Amino acid sequence: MTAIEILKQLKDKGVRFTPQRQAILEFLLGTDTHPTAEEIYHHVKAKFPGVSLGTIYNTLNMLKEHGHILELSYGDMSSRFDGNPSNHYHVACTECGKIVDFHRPLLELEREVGSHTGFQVHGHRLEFYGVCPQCAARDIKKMN
Amino acid sequence: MTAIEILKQLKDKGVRFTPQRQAILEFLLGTDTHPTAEEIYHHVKAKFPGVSLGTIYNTLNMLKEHGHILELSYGDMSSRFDGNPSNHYHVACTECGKIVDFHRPLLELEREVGSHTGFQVHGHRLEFYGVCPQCAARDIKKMN
DNA sequence: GTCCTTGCAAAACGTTTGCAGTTCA
DNA sequence: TGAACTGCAAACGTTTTGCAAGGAC
Repeated sequence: MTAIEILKQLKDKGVRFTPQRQAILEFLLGTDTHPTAEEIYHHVKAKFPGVSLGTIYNTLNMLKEHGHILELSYGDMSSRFDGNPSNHYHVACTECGKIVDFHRPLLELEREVGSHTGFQVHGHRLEFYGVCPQCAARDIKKMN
Repeated sequence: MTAIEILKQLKDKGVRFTPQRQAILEFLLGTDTHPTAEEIYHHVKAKFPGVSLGTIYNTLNMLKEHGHILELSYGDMSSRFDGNPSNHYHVACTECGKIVDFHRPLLELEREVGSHTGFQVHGHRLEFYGVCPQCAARDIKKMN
């Protein structure tokens, strides 16, 4: 689904179509780099110099609530956003914060978790932590 | 392992034994509620009225670095800490933030992920999201 | 015309840091 | 004794909020 299609669909829910929102969503849909709010801000600013970080966060939260994007948050780094909330998991570098996708059929554990805990389970998150090839190479160089 | 045993073991690494650290670690080991730093702070304050939040964070970060506790972080909520970093996963309530344990053998996907992405994978995290029985009951009551 | 959204600034939040004084080994 | 730790307060970075002006429908 394109950014315009998603935003038109959101109109029924009282969400207005604005060029800033279009730019934010188009950027998110067109990249697989899992950008931070700050990175989205800088990118959108190129097209809309007056845009503010507040608007970025407003839009991201709105899109997140409607299930069109995913927020990936870690303890000491800022959140990253993923415009493709579909069948994949994440591998995060604990040194530079980069996140890459790992495609794999989604785990079918949710029903089992629900029956064991009494929760109404409506999602899960699976992430792997490690050191990316670039950071590993940099670390080796530092040692010499 | 008890709090005292863990702290004695850390002495070899130059970590000093202090009563504040003992209180923090004993509380974490003795609960399965996955408290926030703030909750730990209030609890330890009952025994050590002069303790500061900074000390709580200092100790938690030290214990985390040595692998004795786990930090569980989410987008819009503060981190929660888990004193039992062993074979289990988590189920988090998206309404009240409560986290309960789900015991299950750890997934054996890390090697596969490493060979697909080039990362040196050294850990993973699997969490389920849903509504806990208490929040579900409250929601139903609200509707009537 | 209505009311949602924007941009800006200030505030809030959880967490970290700097420092002077204290405590552990 | 000396390095590590504490408590306090100030600072930090990310995210949210309040509000007047602007724009979508």
